[in-house]
Amino acid sequence: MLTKYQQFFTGRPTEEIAQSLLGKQIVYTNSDGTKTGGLIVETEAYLGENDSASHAFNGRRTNYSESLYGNPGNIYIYQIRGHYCFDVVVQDAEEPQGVLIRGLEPTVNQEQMATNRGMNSFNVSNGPAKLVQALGIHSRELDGKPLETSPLTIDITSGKKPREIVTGSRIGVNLKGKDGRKPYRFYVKGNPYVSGLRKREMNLEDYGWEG
DNA sequence: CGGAGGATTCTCT
DNA sequence: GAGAATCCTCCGG
Repeated sequence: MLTKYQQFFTGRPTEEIAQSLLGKQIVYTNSDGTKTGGLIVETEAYLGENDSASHAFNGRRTNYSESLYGNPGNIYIYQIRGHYCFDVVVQDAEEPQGVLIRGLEPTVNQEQMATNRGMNSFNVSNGPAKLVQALGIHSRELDGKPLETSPLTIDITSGKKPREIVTGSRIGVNLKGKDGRKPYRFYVKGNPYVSGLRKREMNLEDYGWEG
């Protein structure tokens, strides 16, 4: 039996879930009670066993990526080249799919996030490993835990709406793979916290939100 | 400003 | 021992 919260992360295509997460707020409560957080501005969909870029491609299932086979709305934290990244697990336990969070517009305790990163430009959280570090996460402690009841949360009941969503191919995946160029990357057009954005592509007026 | 190359840490084969 | 859903610095123009 799934909670209402978990149902947000299943029952529709992962690409759709990835887009619906744009504008939702992440809040992390550190062990000392300090909060950090921001609005999701960039996501990528990973479609599991049939997706050549997925950690679960061809049914690959290891102890390390076991969390992908968990309940929708769970946390998957993995390390790549010495950096931690954060996925939301979607679909059900038989479908090891996930949404990678790649960009965050700081809204909660921005000073602390800049301190965590040792810088204060858009580089604070315009990348999957950067935003995890900015939030103050530096272990896999929360890997496999449900967002709904962990110190790392996503508020799915409020948030902002992107004026326009840009779709493109995923970053950092093997382009020679079968799905290397599939359009599974989504971001808020113009938002300066999107990874790898050219300066002329940034909208410094309203960051690309509706209203 | 943009591209290239090196640093870095862990896991599985 | 290779390879990975990355980041940063250092160059050249």
